[in-house]
Amino acid sequence: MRYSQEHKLETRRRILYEASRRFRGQGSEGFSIADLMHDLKLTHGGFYRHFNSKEQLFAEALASAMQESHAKLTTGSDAKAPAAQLRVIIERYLSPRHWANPAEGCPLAALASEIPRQPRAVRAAFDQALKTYMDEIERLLPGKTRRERQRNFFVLFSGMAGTLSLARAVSEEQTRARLLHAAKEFYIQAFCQD
Amino acid sequence: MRYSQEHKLETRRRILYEASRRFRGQGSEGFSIADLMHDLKLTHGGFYRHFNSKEQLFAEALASAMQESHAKLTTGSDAKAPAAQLRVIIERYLSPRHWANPAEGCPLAALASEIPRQPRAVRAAFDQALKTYMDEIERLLPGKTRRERQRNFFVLFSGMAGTLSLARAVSEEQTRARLLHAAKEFYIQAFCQD
DNA sequence: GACATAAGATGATGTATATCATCCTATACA
DNA sequence: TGTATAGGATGATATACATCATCTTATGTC
Repeated sequence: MRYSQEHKLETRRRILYEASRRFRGQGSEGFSIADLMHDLKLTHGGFYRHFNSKEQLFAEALASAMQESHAKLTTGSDAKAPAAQLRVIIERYLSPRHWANPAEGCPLAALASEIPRQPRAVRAAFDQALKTYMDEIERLLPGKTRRERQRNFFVLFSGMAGTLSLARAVSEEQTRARLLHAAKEFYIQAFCQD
Repeated sequence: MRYSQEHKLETRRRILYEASRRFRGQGSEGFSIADLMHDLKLTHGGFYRHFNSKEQLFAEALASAMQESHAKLTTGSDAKAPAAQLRVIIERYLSPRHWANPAEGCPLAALASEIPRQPRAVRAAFDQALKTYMDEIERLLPGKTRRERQRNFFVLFSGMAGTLSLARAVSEEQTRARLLHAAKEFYIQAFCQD
């Protein structure tokens, strides 16, 4: 092997990282492979040494974005009680900061309505990533049985993703602020009480 | 004027109607003007007698889809009490039928994550349509002041849109059913009690 | 019934973009 | 130190698509 394995893996990682931000920021068709590679000081042709297609890239980027988002929401609050940890998650999710940075945020909010139209492979990757995500967060939610906590997970996360999406769709500053604030209060009230 | 006014308006209406379904079903870039016109037994060139650009078409189609969706959710339950009407809305919104037919359903669920990336004109049209939509439904929500009801409207509708989006993104049948069911129960419980 | 006019058709233009075949060259290894 | 090899570069191909200029033709008006 010429160029160390290391080097190739690093390049691959850089492509994936940049792609995962761009997909979230610009949608699944918002940029070209050439654009992406150019920003990494590489050329479009080299891309196919690392990925078979843009579709495969999307699938991997989506999964990686889910992981990244999960990490961002949970870091630093490990010590607290579940309800308090969940509160931190809700506050971070519905923060102005998250609102303003789709490219670094939750892919659910950034891409949810595009995913149903993606090819099977992408959706399978999404399913898998969502499951992992849920398994790691579910324990923080109220509910006696696992099933019950999962139900709450679904309601909370699909709800927050919808709220963030809508808040980004609305141009009016006031409406956006009101929307985020209302949802934050509501979800904390509903899920952080026990 | 050759061809009656009537005739031209009717053609325009047909284009808009078909477009509004296609945008919801296939996304803002999922079809071409030529495709669209072809299905209407027209040719691509004629399109520009009716709309200045695809962007303008999207803006109008979005607004029209919001109206249509509002009508579908509210028809036939006028006589009931507000809480009962709202319950019907929630049940319809989170039904398997709505899940299975994005093209005829709520544009929020079908397009939310694409709208933030649209040009100003589209977003302005969306803002306006959302406001109208809210003004017509807000009165069914619990809350003493208008402001309070609007807050509830935001939480409920952004939440339901997120739920439906996610349910469509998930491929697994069971998960989808569980998701829709959990959310339905939750929102009825939360908003249809008083 | 002739004709002016506008809805709609046709064809062209320019641009964007995924993907592939092939070339170049830095470097791991002997 | 030479050489084979694979990561990356270059250029080509094919396709898709929005938009526009121009042509056709059906029809309202006289």
